Amino acid sequence: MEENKHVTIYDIAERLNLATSTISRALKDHHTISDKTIKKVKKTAEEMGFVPNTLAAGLRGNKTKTIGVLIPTVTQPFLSSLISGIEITAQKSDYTVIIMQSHDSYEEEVNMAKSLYSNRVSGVICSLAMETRDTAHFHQFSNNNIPLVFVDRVPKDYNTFRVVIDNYSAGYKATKHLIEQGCIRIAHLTAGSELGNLYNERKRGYIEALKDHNIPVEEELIISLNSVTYEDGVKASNTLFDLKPMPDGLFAPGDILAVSAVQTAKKRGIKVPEEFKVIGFNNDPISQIIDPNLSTITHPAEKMGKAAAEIIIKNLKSSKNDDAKEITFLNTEVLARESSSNELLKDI
Amino acid sequence: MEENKHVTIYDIAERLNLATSTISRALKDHHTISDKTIKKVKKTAEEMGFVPNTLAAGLRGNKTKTIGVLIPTVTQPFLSSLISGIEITAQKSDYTVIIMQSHDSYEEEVNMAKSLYSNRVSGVICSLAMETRDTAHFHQFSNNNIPLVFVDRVPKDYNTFRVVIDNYSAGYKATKHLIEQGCIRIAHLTAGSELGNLYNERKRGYIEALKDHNIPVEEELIISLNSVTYEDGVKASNTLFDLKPMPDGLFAPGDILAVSAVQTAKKRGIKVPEEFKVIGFNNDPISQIIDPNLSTITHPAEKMGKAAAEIIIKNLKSSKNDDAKEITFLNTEVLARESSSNELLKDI
DNA sequence: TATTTTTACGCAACCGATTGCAATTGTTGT
DNA sequence: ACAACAATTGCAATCGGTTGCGTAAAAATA
Repeated sequence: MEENKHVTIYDIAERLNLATSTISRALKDHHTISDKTIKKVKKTAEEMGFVPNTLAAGLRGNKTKTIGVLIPTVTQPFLSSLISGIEITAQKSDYTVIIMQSHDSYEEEVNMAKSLYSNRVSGVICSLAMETRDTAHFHQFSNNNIPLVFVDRVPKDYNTFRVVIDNYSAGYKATKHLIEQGCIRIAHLTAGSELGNLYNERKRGYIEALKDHNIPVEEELIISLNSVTYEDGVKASNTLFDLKPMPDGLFAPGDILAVSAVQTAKKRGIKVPEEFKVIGFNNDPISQIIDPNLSTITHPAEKMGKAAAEIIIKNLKSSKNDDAKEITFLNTEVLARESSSNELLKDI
Repeated sequence: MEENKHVTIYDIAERLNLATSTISRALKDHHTISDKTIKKVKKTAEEMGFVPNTLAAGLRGNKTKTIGVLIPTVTQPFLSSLISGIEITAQKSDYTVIIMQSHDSYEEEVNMAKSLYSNRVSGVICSLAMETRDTAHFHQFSNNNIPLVFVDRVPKDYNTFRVVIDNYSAGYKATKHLIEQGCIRIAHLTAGSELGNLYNERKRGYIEALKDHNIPVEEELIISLNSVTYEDGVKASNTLFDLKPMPDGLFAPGDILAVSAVQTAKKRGIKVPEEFKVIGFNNDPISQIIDPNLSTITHPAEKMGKAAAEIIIKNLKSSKNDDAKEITFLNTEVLARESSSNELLKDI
């Protein structure tokens, strides 16, 4: 048992007095191999503890049954759910998933893209880093017919598959919900990003909703953040609460920000939702834990992951170089919970 | 640009009228190659868009500079921080990390272990699935001299590297903290798991702390959960709150459980920490967001990840088959926050 | 029984980088 | 000018499956 060398098909071939080609075929139920031989080979392989060397197979066939996932981080609930969805689908078709984190750094994204290519992944699913401004590092995939799917934070000028939600309409829905709950002075947080324009889209929805309901768009109510963090959220919230008159609602394009606003409000003695209603985005786990429960917009992370993986696998099967790189839009919904409710007012 | 074939060292060799061996050596600054040639080769490689084929190198050298990480899920804050630590260290030494999730299923763990082996990872870092009762599927690594490091949820009878915290002493510290805050009837939640004995250890610390302070250990205050989820936490909390006399403190071996207890208490009008003090475990992000802030035990996830990766890399470098598989213990601390404070009592 | 068709399996090249050893060129000493 | 040696580069095998093509044996058909 000590210092075993890997068992190869050569070892099996020798033991059974067969050619390696026969072993190889038998192991994958090739039709030209007799059932008797297949059984014999499989049994012996099992006995000898044979484990196929993926590298050899991948090198020869130039395909690895591996999906590379390149995302900013695995710690965000949305992204870990995305991974979950990818994995579930991948596993069904016997694909391996390899995950790399760009940490929202352009440089790292470039390196990891090269690394994925170097590892000859069969397909790539990517959500862009915040920093990323150009996408040249993805050409290596496109040029070599390796299916590439962008998810959520996607470039708008790249001819490849995309799986997204309609951020504009989600922003519109969120804002409209607040209006319907009686808000007339609704604030909004946003963040700048050229390529992943999802915050801009949400903001566009926010503005349109206001306009459609004849509510003036006030610049002081729209705060642009450097980073979507709890700390920046607190800062922005305080700025908002210092305004007079104070806003009576907030559409935060992320639950972390929404939570920071709720907490800040509480600290300042501002009652949520009575004096200040909040709706977030993503339906992160925390939205159900915080008090009051956070109204939010669903973001179908797992579904998006599944969809992206399915696109890759389907594309790999048909292997026809379709030029039709469709964009998949998934649905979002308003999840009305306590933080935006006007029911409480009646009770009191 | 259409339908490029991968550029190989053969292409470079042909272009420069050199042998592939020269190219290969030049690309990694081999001392037998002249500076002039090295420069020329690197320049041409760059121009031609050469990306080394990891598969070929891995196949030939039977090593891949890849660390396989096999964990229950990426969605738990502790585990995603662990990954983060692993990646930071791995990247410094130019290792690639491939992550697989067992979803706490034994069967999946077995499959993914095989998959990692099949991919010829250079080393493996694993935190066991809840379900796992035997570790035979890790022999393939041990037998083939592939460094294996268990982290956090580790088997106790496996001669390999382990990176853990001292769960016993952490449990002791947590309980002692509550006692010092004035609690005299401290409840505890726990979960069963044969291999990953960390909950048992924490419980052992809890019991010892009580004994050392002459507090009777009451069975009704110790609730064993099937799963460490918010829902099960709520159920258990309600059971505890129905007791008379009610416990005045809780040591929950996880922040999710602690949060569920806090929320349940609030719902029932029980004041935290005045009537009921809580300390959790892990220092998850939510512990700082919930109101009142949650006292907890730090769990140095990122450090553990770094330590584990360092062990792998160091071991791979020296490549001497040390039989000394040390266990690394990392430190934990009590993080006293609002949920266990007795300061508030004085204020009121 | 002779011939065609199936069935089952073997041969050998191939994927791309690595590396021990041989070969070539250049340099130094006498 | 020539041996001795160092500096460079080339040759060819190797890692372990995969696959097109060829062939022998068994079965079907004439």
